[in-house]
Amino acid sequence: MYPPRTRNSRQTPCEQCPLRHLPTFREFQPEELAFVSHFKTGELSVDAGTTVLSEGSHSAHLFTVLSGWGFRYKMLGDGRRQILNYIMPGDLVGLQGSLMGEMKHSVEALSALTLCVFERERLGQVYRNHPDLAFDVTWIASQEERILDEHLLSIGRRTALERAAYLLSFLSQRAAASNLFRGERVSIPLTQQHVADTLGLSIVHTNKTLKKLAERNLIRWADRGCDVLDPEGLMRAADWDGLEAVRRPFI
Amino acid sequence: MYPPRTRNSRQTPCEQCPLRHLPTFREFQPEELAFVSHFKTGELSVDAGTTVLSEGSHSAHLFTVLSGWGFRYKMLGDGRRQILNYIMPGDLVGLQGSLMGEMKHSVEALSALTLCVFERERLGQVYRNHPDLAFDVTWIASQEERILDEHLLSIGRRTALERAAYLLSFLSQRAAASNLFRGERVSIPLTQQHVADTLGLSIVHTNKTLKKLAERNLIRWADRGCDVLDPEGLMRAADWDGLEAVRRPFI
DNA sequence: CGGGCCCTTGAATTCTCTCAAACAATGTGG
DNA sequence: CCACATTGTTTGAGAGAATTCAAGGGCCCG
Repeated sequence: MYPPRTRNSRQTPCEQCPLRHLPTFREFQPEELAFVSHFKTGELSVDAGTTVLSEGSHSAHLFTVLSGWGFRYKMLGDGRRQILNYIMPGDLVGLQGSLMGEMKHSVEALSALTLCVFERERLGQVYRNHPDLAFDVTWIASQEERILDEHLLSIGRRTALERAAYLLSFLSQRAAASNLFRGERVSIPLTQQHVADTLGLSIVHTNKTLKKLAERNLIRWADRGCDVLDPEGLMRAADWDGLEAVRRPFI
Repeated sequence: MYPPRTRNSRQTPCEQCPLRHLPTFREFQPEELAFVSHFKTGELSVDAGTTVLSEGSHSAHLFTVLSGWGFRYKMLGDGRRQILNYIMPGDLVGLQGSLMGEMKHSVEALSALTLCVFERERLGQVYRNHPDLAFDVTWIASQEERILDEHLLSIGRRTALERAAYLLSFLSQRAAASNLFRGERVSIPLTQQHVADTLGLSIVHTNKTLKKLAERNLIRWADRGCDVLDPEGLMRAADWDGLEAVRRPFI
């Protein structure tokens, strides 16, 4: 299932996890850290473009993103694709599949992506022995739900321009929280096709919409990605309040 | 906050919960039942049209729907409304607010609605003392996420006709699972405005789209609701596989 | 140099929205 | 019982938004 350039061995011990000290994430208790470290069975690194999980499959694993970007998506029978959300460092991936068996969406790497691998079998131990971590898992699922709510509002009721403004603002805020900036630039290797498939628009119209945002000096589109020139202007254009600045749990 | 015709006293003991024996829901262990019964602090009954929870509020409660219908929605500053999902018997309501404080969406009753009330404070006990129930809470959150994924695909990538077919099919399947049919008819007091706000369409276009579905003999729209004439035809029209027939947990 | 991928642009077509009006069903007060 | 208001549905027409089709340009890489 995984392509050539894939490794699957333990590399970064949780004790040295580079994400642990980011202000976005909560602190671990030493005992929790020990458990998570035990829970982790390895790492998976894949190249950009790799499908990490696919709709219809029954994965035995649960992942946390250690580095890189990816996205979750679903497709219709004739190939129409909807990107549901983006994944970035600290995000839990594959929980739906672990809880309910079959994956109902796919996950693809947008950049080189490294994932911490957990056995879904051991998820029960989390609930039995680590109620605080179990609570965190629920928190994370609930947070994802919130974000999907906002996406749904966006696609259903925002205009094309508002939608694009919302998406770019959302991505740049998430990127900032995950420390994924390269200077002013959100370093997502995102094509306009990805943007289109997230916004529910055609690629042609997406292009024209991004151009309008650029004309208003809110963003600058450059080869596979964009600079956010005016973060507050984007939020205003989208009528969006932004992400809450809370320290979120991660596993 | 709650309007006149509202009662807030303990009425149905969990031991006699009418939902417990529906084939849709899993069985409780006696000890779980005892805990849930203790966890429940009362009931809330409201009339159709009542706002049960509102965006921006900090509710101290968590609810399970005992009877009736409702919906979750979000609004933009200028009044545009997006219905996110519908709630019906057995559904957990207000989890996001309980976990994260502020509600980011509102909940409104579509029919007379009765909710079992739980104190959010006691949610911690679930995690500390009832890992199986805690697991169920996560399962439920994850299931909601799945449904939102499908809604997102629908609004983003399905045509107006497909979207309407999906929604009506989805609602009738959920209604069937919750035993909410009145003969062949889905007894949701749903207006075309609700349909429009769910599909992300204008009410005029929604009306024309529903008419097309009716011309194809898939549905018949009648005063505040519709008959599903051809359930499989609807699913085919939407390119949708339907809900899984699993016994789901409820609390 | 050619091929592939991504971005850009114009034009015609299709979809969807707004505006406007009318109708049916229901409920209320006189 | 009727007049009237309210709510929900239906329809037509014109305006606006978004799609498809088509083609060209830039860039990187083998």
